[in-house]
Amino acid sequence: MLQQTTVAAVGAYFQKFTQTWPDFAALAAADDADVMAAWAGLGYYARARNVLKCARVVVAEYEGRLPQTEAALLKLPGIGPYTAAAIAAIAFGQRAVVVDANVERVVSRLFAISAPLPQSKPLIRAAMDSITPDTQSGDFAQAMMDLGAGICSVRAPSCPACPLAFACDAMRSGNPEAYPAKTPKAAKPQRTGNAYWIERDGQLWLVRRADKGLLAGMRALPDDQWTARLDGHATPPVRANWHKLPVQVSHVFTHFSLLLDIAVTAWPAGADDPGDGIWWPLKSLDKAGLPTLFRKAIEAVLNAGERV
DNA sequence: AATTCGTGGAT
DNA sequence: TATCCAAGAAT
Repeated sequence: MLQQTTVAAVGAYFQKFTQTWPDFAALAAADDADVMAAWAGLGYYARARNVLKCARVVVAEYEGRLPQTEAALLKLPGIGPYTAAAIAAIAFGQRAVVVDANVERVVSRLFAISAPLPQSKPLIRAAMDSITPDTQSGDFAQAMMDLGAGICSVRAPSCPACPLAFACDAMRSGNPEAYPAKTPKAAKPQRTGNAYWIERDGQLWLVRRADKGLLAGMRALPDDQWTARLDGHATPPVRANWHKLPVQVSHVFTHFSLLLDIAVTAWPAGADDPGDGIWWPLKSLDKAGLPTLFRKAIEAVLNAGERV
């Protein structure tokens, strides 16, 4: 959960998740849809699929316990260089070089590494390796991460309070905020698309998104095939008496922004279902496990008042 | 190697 | 309001 996500954002999700599935065996036996729903709102949903896959591998191949070497951890789904090193060092007491975004910032300042990220990653890792102790490397890693989170902050670092100030080349340079340099990122394109509200007898028609791509595997409103690269084609998923609402939902993803229009229709009782999906009671939409974009869309529709 | 993956908080 | 950023990984 903590991959590219702040501790504050994770807290409540972690509590509920580990309470529902306290160990690998419990998680491995879970329904995929329940795990995805438990992740709804947290983002980067591939992580939910990966942790589920990981639990199943651990149960099937490792008798329900994580392997204890960094190399074996690295082979598991969703466990990359950072997570493998963190588990090996913190959970299993082995020496490992842990590099997260905090460490990248602290180390690039400590050594005044001027090459921009991400090209400087190997340099930073080598520098972290050179100062990682042979014992308690997990404690050292957590100290470095906390230093980055609380003292060596992105903007306005608290150098006078920093225990590493005596050795910090970036502070000595007078402008620690200049580190780490980063290659500029591309501008976000603005996309438009449509979502479709199909209502019948106090229920809303929800679909499941494709297994790959944006919001993969998540429950969702039907859409008009908008993507990060292309606007939606504005064609409803089924023939119906569509009614376009005078509301628009804006949402920002990592690499594009979306303006979403919403059309609503009342589905006749007795008619065939509008494709592949599920009727979900309006009263319990909060339990549907919808990503934030669709929670926003639903709120907009409900606030729009009369709709059918 | 460069892209593609969410979301909410801070500034 | 616009931008940056976070206990990164997979493809």
